[in-house]
Amino acid sequence: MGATKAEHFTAKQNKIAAMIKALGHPARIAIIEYLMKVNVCICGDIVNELPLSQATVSQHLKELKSAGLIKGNIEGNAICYCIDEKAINTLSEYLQAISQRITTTKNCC
Amino acid sequence: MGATKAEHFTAKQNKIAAMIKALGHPARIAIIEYLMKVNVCICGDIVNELPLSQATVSQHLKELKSAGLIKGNIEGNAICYCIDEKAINTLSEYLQAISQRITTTKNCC
DNA sequence: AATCTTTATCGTAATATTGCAATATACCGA
DNA sequence: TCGGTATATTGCAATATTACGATAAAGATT
Repeated sequence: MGATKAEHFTAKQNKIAAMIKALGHPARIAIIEYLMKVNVCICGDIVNELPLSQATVSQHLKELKSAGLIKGNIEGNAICYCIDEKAINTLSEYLQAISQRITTTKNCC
Repeated sequence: MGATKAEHFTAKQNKIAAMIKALGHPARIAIIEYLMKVNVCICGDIVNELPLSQATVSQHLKELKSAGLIKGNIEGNAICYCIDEKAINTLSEYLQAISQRITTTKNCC
């Protein structure tokens, strides 16, 4: 035991959970917020922005990328990262749907 | 090593990351979706809805609760769970803010 | 009181994540 | 070509998560 029993859930549930999980770490939140703040694709200086080693940052970027939350374009020597608009929209809409549904018909608690 | 270096990030980043992390598991997504679907506070049958043992479900509920995503009221013998509207709204608004910001001024990629 | 039902907790095994130093890879400019 | 810069990968230790059986706790029912 110990591994998540993904086979018991729907593909959509697993997909959404994977995207959300990728966001669920302060370092990765900080990366996303930085990319949002600078508002352009950023080549290079993400490592300098974070209080973590280069290896660790690289790993976090890899996770964000494999979850589809960011994109990385090779730009000569450096790599240019930016937020994947579509992915963030998917998450945003998912949460909005829940939010709206519970707001319109709350019953107790 | 191994533990998240929470002290290097802002309180807000840690808080948001914790809430998002709590959602980042298919079982917990399934719990939230079920609570949303039935649209009322549910006493009792969450365990029967999930393909996991009672102990495991109880643990997932505990995590959702300690992250503030759900509320649980003791109702005699059983416990009545429902989604915490405020928490979901917080997450929803957080993602919407990112979404809007990157949509209005995308530059490359 | 004895038992049933519902939920929580403990203990434990399996697995995953986090973080970093060291190293590798790959493009760049001199 | 050689060194410099940027990023990725590997290997490892520390820690966290996931899952479940067993058991506990507490109200409900008989």
